Amino acid sequence: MPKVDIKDIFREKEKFLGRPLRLEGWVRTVRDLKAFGFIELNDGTFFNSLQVVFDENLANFKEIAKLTLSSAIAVEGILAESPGEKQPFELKAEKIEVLSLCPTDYPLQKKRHSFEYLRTIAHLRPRTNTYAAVFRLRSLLAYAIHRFFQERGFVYVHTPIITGSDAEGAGEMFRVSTLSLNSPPRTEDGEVDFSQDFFGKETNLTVSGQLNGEAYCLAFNKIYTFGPTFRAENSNTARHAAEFWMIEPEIAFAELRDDMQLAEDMMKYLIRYALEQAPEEMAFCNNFIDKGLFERLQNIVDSEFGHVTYTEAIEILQKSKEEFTYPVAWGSDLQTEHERYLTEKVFKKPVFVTGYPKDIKAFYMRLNEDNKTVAAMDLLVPGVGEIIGGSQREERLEVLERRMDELGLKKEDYWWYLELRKFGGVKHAGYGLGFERLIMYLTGISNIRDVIPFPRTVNNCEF
RNA sequence: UCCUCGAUAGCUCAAUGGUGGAGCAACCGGCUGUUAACCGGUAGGUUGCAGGUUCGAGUCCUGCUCGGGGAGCCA
Repeated sequence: MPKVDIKDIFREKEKFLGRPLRLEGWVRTVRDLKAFGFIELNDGTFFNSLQVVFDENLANFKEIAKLTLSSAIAVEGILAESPGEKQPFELKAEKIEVLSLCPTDYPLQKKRHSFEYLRTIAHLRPRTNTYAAVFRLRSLLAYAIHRFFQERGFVYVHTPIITGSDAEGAGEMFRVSTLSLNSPPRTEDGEVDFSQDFFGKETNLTVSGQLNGEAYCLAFNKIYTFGPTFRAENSNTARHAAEFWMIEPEIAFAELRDDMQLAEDMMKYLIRYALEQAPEEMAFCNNFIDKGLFERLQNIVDSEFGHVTYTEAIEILQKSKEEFTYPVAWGSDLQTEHERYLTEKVFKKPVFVTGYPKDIKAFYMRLNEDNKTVAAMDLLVPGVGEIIGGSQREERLEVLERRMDELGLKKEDYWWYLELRKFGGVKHAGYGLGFERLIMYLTGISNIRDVIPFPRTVNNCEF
């Protein structure tokens, strides 16, 4: 008797109707009556479960009727059309073998659990509908990202996880060291002597692959990175994690508008891919997590993203009747409340904000003609906030060096980065997309801890 | 790190400073097409931890731990 994946039955039911099949999976629920009963069986291959019907003809009928949630069974029977309304077909069991009987103190029940509770059982939560949907989508979207860039001729670059660059400037870093924490070697003036450490210098986990990515961009023209990123910020919010995944494309012979066009094309591609490839999961998200999800996503696929300069955004905010907690003034960064107002109230769709003051942005962003702003862009989306941050890079060696001097950065630390400008440097641009924030946006999940299998946040590294 | 709210049965939540309850889950039974099945019954508790006030604390006070929401930082 052929063993079948439940996904294949749902996708090609004609092939299986009326035929004997063997299924192996876990019991999601049992409803038993006097002489027969129903089992919802999920084998993990598909979002939906398959209904198994069993009756007293089974030798072990009583045992089966008392099956507990998450017990594993093997069922042999005939696939038939179902008289019930909620499923198109069902398996009429002729034989059910119990592979693993689950104890009754199983923490998941046939009811809604809070996200907070499920986070405490991160090893079991992928068995729930919500997490089954979210994490299958996460897998599909990772694949879709590779497809999007590969179809366009981008080269996938594995930038290093361990970095010796101590000033990437994107936040607090996790130190990587093999020195003894209790008694590290010291230099003559009492400082820790990192020359005796594994790499002979201070090293950390990467906060961004961008600088390395630029080197490969200026060889391959179009590249992207996709890997884990680490930030040791003591930040406790629904959209920050200490370990997360980031996508960082970088394109040569390109300006900021090319960068934004790429970001917009990518976002639309990924949304379409999710809707086409995971219709059951997306429908579940739309029904149970975020009622307005489909409408919002469709609106994005169908429309152009908004564009506004930082200076215009400040004017819009200053003219608005909205009462903000923080003052709006040219020169200071936009607060979360300002960003939300722009994307949720003014534009009601994703919006690029460009041309930020140079003083609030990184040293490598290209200085504009006005000498006050840089060619930076942030993509803000409703509900999540900043999902992409990018810029055209400063390709003019003398301007870049001047900026580094102004900011007190040591040029010798960046010698190879500067050589990228010296040897065949050209206009180029790129951005960073937070993978988890993308998943949040596409599923409606509002906490980053619920889109990472085993999230790492401040004070939490369980599992 | 700051502000704010919270922690009571396995889960989700009630309980005026005065005998800690309900729904769901579990367990036992009933039910010939169920759909988070339904109906009846049984059992289930050091009220997050440590102190304090009080005749008496789940409830008030202090500290701590953990969690939610918001902020900063950012993707």
